[in-house]
Amino acid sequence: MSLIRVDLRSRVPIFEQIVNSVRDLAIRGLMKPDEQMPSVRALAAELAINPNTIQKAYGELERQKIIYSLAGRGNFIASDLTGLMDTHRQALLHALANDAAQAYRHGIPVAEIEKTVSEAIRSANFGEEKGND
Amino acid sequence: MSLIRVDLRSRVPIFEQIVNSVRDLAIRGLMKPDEQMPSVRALAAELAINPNTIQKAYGELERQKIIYSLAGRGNFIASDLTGLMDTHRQALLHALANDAAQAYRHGIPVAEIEKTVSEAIRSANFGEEKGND
DNA sequence: TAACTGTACTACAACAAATAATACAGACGG
DNA sequence: CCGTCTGTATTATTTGTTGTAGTACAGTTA
Repeated sequence: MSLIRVDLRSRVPIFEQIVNSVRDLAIRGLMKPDEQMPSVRALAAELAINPNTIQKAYGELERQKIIYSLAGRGNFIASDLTGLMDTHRQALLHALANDAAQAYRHGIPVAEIEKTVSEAIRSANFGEEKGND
Repeated sequence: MSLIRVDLRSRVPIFEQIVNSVRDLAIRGLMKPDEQMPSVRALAAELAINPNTIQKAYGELERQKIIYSLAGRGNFIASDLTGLMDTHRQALLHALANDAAQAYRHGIPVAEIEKTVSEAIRSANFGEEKGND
């Protein structure tokens, strides 16, 4: 059973949910480089959706170099995810800067902005305290 | 000419773009309480889209209490926007906390997170230095 | 050879968004 | 009162995207 999940009621297309889900799993290290993906037909059966939808998602993941495919063998997580990790790191910092700037422009005091950030970090710390490997 | 803009190529529905645009203008103070909105037909003509789409957007804005309508007179920005402002303030802080926590979990050092925030605030300062009223 | 794997293609169904065309009622100014 | 603006409501139609269905073909592996 794979970690990939979709919400049929969401207005985000299913194939895109799969793309986002796999990207997220790769970034979080829950799917390792060169690890084999579920086959198109197997994942389609598990999620109870059409194989073509999975194929579309895998095609997009390959285009984004998050997975690679070997004809007749299967699809695999990319061997080198450093580019993906760097992009994600940049995106995170960009979003953070954006939110901070917007909060400031909205008149929220700098002290409150900084307090929000430090408390969020403290909470994140508790959440990750244990349970790795 | 109104400040409301839409992007026909976006995958966000037009009526929703209008809702978001008006909400944003109200939050940023570019549309004042009790200010009259462009009429359904006038805005439809200006944006070159169907009046029904505008009507749908205005209906949703009224449902969200961002505007009110007077039969035969027109649509107007709500007199009291404090609820909207509070909600927005909360949403901003929530997004900020979320991004900070995610950055931390991703392994970005606390120092870098804090530096990103303070520099974003400094930049926002320059952008708002003058030009009010 | 059989049973997997990925890939490609066409046709069709389903749904949401947007359009089109009306119709009706309140407000306002002459 | 009349004409014209305003919002509101209704129904039908078109359009585009998403997803489904079915089929076919090629590479890999045992």
